[in-house]
Amino acid sequence: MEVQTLTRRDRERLARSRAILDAALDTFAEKGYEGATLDEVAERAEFGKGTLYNYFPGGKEEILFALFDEVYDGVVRLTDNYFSDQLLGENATREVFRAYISRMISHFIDRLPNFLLLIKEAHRMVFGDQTESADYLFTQRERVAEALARPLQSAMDRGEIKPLDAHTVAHLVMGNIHGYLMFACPRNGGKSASADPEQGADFITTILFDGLLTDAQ
Amino acid sequence: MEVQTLTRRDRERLARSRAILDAALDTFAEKGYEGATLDEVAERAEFGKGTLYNYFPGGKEEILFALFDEVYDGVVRLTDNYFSDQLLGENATREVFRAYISRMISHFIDRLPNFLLLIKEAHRMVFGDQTESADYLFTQRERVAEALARPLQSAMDRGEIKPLDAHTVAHLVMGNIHGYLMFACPRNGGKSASADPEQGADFITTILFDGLLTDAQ
DNA sequence: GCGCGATGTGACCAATGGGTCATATTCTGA
DNA sequence: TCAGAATATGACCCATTGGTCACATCGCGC
Repeated sequence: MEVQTLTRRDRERLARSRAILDAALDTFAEKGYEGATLDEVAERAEFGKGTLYNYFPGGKEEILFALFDEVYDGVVRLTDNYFSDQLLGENATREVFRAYISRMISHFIDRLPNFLLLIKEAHRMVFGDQTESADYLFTQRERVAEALARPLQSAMDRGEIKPLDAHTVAHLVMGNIHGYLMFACPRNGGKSASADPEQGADFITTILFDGLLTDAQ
Repeated sequence: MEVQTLTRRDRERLARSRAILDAALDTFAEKGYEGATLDEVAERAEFGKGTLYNYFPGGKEEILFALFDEVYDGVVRLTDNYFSDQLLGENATREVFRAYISRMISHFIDRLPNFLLLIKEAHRMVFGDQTESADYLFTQRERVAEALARPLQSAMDRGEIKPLDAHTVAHLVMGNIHGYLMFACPRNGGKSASADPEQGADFITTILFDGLLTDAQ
């Protein structure tokens, strides 16, 4: 619109790269990384198979890791943005995190292929035998955990939540979001658009923040 | 030792079947289902590849589902046994569940391949495009959730924990156990025997039962 | 329009691995 | 000891698929 920082060629190249990644994300999410074929990715992207290698010389694996980058970046960005907007300490801690959880659930419901990629492939590769990939995914998971650990630590410092290890708590919170999504939108039978972010966030927050024990305990 | 209900042939056949399943479990857990080859399974079991088909005519897939059966049976059995031994209502609810969580963590630490099979393959197939497999795994997950939902419902009926949906809470608890294990024994770098069941159970119980909010809230 | 570099393409290649089967070996009962 | 059943085996088959490349096409500058 305003300043053209990219030539037309660069823009088109970017758009084609985008189309390939989108096609690959859908395919990998549906069939799994091993079950997906480059032929199908190429077909969905409306390119010949050879073209994929012009954009991703590393082939199937390079495409997969490019997708991981984007998916994790999205989660880290959402987390960072959310908590930098919140004036921590001014709003009720419980509500701040409840709304965060709701946003995360919405984020993945709107991007189910992202979620499926994490469930199907990332979790498998973290425990895979290729140390390189395992390290990469471990690092990405840590990035997310760190982004969430900061506001948690802050709340702990203010004495609003129990002084546990913020990093571990962050992993637990992320795990609960994933767990809720796995539970709430199971069967890709198609009709599972029913998961309600608010309801899920309420449920998780009630347990994680208030505890299962009755108040009268 | 006492009554021979099985002939020698049947016992030996069972033992060979066992050897094949053990070899397959290790291989699948390490390489993943798709990444594992029947040649390697056969080699680890010290059989020729053809022999596998004498015991599992359905081939690779039949072996995988036989493993799923065993893994899920183990978890359901542990859960049922544990809660049938506990005189619910006589012991402190919090401690009963804390000890259960500790047992589950121990169970999987002692059987890491079982855990890896669930993480790597079950989670992938629940969302897979083969409805048959997805249904099967969904049902197995429900069995576990049901076994845990019963004592939870019982505690709710006694007013000891909040009256939420027991089934959903059961899924959440299972998810937290899995989440802790994923966090606590990452990198199969070999040195990860450090996860402490008691510590993990304390951590999970503190958050799930007492809540993150400080008591003075 | 012309020429050349950039880009697209799909037939092709080679490796892989699940599954089969003819043959060899072992076990059982008489 | 022997016949026949049960079992073990691994060479073989072939469908699949990631990756390659010679060639076709396109588009931009002149």
